[in-house]
Amino acid sequence: MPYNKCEMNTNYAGYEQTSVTVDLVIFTVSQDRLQALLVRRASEPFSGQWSIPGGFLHTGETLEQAAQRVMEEKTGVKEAYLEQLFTFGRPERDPRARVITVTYFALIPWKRLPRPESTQISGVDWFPVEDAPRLAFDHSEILDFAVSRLRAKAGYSSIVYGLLPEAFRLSDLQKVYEVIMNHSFDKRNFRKRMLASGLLEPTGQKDLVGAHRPAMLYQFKKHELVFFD
Amino acid sequence: MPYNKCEMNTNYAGYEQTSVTVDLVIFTVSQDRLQALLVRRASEPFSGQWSIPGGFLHTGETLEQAAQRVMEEKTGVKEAYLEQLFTFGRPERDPRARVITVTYFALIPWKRLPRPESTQISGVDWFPVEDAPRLAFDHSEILDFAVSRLRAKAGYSSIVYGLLPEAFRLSDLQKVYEVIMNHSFDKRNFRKRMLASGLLEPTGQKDLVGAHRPAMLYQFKKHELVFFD
DNA sequence: CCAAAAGTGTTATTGATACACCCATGC
DNA sequence: GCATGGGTGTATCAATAACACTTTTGG
Repeated sequence: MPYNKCEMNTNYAGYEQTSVTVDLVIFTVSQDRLQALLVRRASEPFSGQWSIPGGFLHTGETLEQAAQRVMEEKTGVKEAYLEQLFTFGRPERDPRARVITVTYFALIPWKRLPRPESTQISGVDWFPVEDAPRLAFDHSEILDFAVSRLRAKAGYSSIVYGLLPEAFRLSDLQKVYEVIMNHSFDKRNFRKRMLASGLLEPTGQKDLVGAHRPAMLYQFKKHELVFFD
Repeated sequence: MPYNKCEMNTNYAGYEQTSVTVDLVIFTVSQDRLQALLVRRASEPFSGQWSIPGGFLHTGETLEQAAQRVMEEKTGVKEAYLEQLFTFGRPERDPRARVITVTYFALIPWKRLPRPESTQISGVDWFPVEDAPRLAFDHSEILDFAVSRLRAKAGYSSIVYGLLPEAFRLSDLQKVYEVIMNHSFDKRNFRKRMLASGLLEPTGQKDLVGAHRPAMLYQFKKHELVFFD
């Protein structure tokens, strides 16, 4: 892929021009696994390989807007928890040119994904993070980084809220924690801690599916949620 | 400042070309205050205003190398704790062109700064973070962001270690925590916790300055230090 | 002997962990 | 009536917080 010398040259200050991309690790929890959305590359380089979704930063667009745009293109979801993850810029990370990528991670509750199984824009699929294939560019490194950030933050912030729908059972909440932290918790202690945190309130509704006692449904008190650095 | 149209144009994919800078918030603790290094801008835009140190990313250089280069240029210190902070990219953040900046923060023990008072490369100075002047570009926002990240991390990681010299007294360590967290601690409980953490070991040396009982000097067990996301 | 900072233990409170049985529903 | 997940309390242990006096040195 040849490019115009001018394009790959220097900026007004005499330094290298670089391209900027925004790449996303989009998480959801389904089937008791932490899953990430991957896309199959249609063009060179790494044509045919899986990668995380992303794209070039457009003119006049903020980094966050670019991330939101990519998220919506690939998932159909407009609003979700979105956090800047890290910026990767090794000179050889893209064989074509100097490209630095600002990465974000997004959390989407499985239930909010429009027809997740059927829609399937071809070449887009969810993978349990432990079984992800080898990815294009340095995307495997980015995915690993996102997973460990998510694990760390689940321990000291309210971040898992991004993975749950409006109303949920305490057992759903516990399952999400267990899947992310890869560790199981005592049911009584877990419920005690969650209710004591003051971040939850009962919706008054009950979940009636299944041949067993219906579960109380809860929601988050939105104004109480704090995430940290 | 006019620039060549070609330079401000698009990359191989047809999207906007951007310049990438690396900017640093360099912290130290001195005179019982958390201080940041600022530089007075010599050229437009914002000529004459204070800003945080930074510069364009050079060809073939990693982001981390660029950050280290800027740190060394401004402080003379080569090795220090350096952590990527955040990437800022609002389209209007630089009036000249589209510039996104990858920011880092650095921690340098006051004692490791070469002749901090005298060297004073002109136009470079330390400011207590609470008394910093209004800064060029969005640098005030970046400084605030760095301060709050540092405060948060001091609470759950070993990060303050970056602000202490090889050997230090427990009272030095306590002072650094107090300055960063802006909160004072009980001496006995503080010492108990620090010694119980297992991260410190006595050097066997004593600090003999001052007309009072000499203090035991401690150092960090380097291999025990963990920082997080 | 005075000033200045170093060093040291006990008690009370709080939060975390371990642990097992009954309840409400659908079929 | 049985299978399925929902829901509950207590005792122990560990971590944290509050609190004041003696020691060592230089001048």
